[in-house]
Amino acid sequence: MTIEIQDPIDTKQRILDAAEILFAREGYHGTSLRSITGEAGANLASVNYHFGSKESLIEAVFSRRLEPLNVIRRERLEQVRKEASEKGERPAASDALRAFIEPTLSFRDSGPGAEAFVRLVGRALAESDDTIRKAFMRQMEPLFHLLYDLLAEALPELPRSALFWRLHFTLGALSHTMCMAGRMQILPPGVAPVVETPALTALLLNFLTAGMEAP
Amino acid sequence: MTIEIQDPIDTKQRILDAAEILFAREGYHGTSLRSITGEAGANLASVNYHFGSKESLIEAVFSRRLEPLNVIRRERLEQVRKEASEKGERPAASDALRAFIEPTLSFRDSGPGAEAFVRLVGRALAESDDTIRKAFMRQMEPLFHLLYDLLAEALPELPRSALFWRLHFTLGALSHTMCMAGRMQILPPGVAPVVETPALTALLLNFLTAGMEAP
DNA sequence: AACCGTTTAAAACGGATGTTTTAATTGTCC
DNA sequence: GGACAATTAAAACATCCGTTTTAAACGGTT
Repeated sequence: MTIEIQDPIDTKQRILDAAEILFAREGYHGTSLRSITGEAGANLASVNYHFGSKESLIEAVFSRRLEPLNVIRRERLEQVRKEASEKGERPAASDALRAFIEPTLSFRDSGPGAEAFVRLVGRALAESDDTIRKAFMRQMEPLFHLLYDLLAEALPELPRSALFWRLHFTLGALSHTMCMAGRMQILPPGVAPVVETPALTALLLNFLTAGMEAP
Repeated sequence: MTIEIQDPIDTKQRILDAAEILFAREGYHGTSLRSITGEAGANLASVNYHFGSKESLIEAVFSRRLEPLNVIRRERLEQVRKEASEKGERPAASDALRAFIEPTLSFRDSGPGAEAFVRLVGRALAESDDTIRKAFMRQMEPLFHLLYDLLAEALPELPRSALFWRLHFTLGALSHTMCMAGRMQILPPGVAPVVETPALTALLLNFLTAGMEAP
């Protein structure tokens, strides 16, 4: 029987924490392994030792948070479908959108670093680097597909190609909102600088539901 | 009286053309001056000679296309306001959105390189590099402000902070649409891979107008 | 033809990058 | 306590970067 003496914090995790914040702030190409290991208080070589490469590192940054988050989002989406089928009704588009978006935006209040991660993910869809964008899409595609199917059930009279594009518009609005979590740029007079996550979620859902249900 | 003999194409312009395409494809940090001058058939030092620095280069890439495009968008926006005031009515939100979005999406059919530029601009709002995002915003902010004011006239009962966020959702959807000009990733069955610009514009305007006018 | 400002060409500069290699250190089990 | 694997540390590696410098070539004017 041995007592597991763990480092103040595990090096691997410290690297993930630092990489998450720096990737979110400076972008993938704008962040060097030296700045990451410097911030993490680790040796330069430790990234390649623990993760193999810079590319594998950002994939690990993605999946560490995305895996549990996607479990939640998947559960919520399937719950919407289940409840609708129990009532023998079609699911509501607003419920489908809420099931996806509420956990997404709420996630930034879920702990230190989560806000940076939300900004990082918001930028991932527009990422110019093919490898990174595809690594992100690989983790998200099944969930996007589930959301697409659920919305198709909610809006059966909407042509599939229109639904497809409306989902893209939705993801664009969502990811842009994620990018700007907390970081406001120019505020017109009479606009409060910060909005609480629940209020922002409600605003976004109102907007997207109306767009999704447009004639 | 001298006859201006111009190079096959001006070096400065060849560099702008190559930079536009490469910045759009690989991102700012992902594109080297060597790849730009290589593609342009110019000497490495010519970028610093003609533009001063890499940063000034991308600003020139932005403003070369943004200046004429913004003239058009401004004219269209002010025309909407003028026509409404002539009729003594409020401008329609759909007209305001169309005045901004139609020239934006149509721009990608306006010549070689324009499609790359549209993708580059679509990514600019989510750019991680502060200098670049701000250089872009400096050129766009007056126009965003004009659009904001026009929408405020169109929707006087909508609280300003709600309008502010709806405009952000709108810009998110628009910039994401610009990013994906032509480049489709995953297509569900039954969805046509390509959509003509006018049809796509109509789809986006339907979506955004409904969202903007939501209760 | 000689001059001169503008542009192009080639090379070098200093520094930063991701990755690899080689040693030292640590902790665990026999 | 010694052997062994896992981890950390330090240094070197090759390469690429944006920028600058120095020369050469060009074009029009006098």
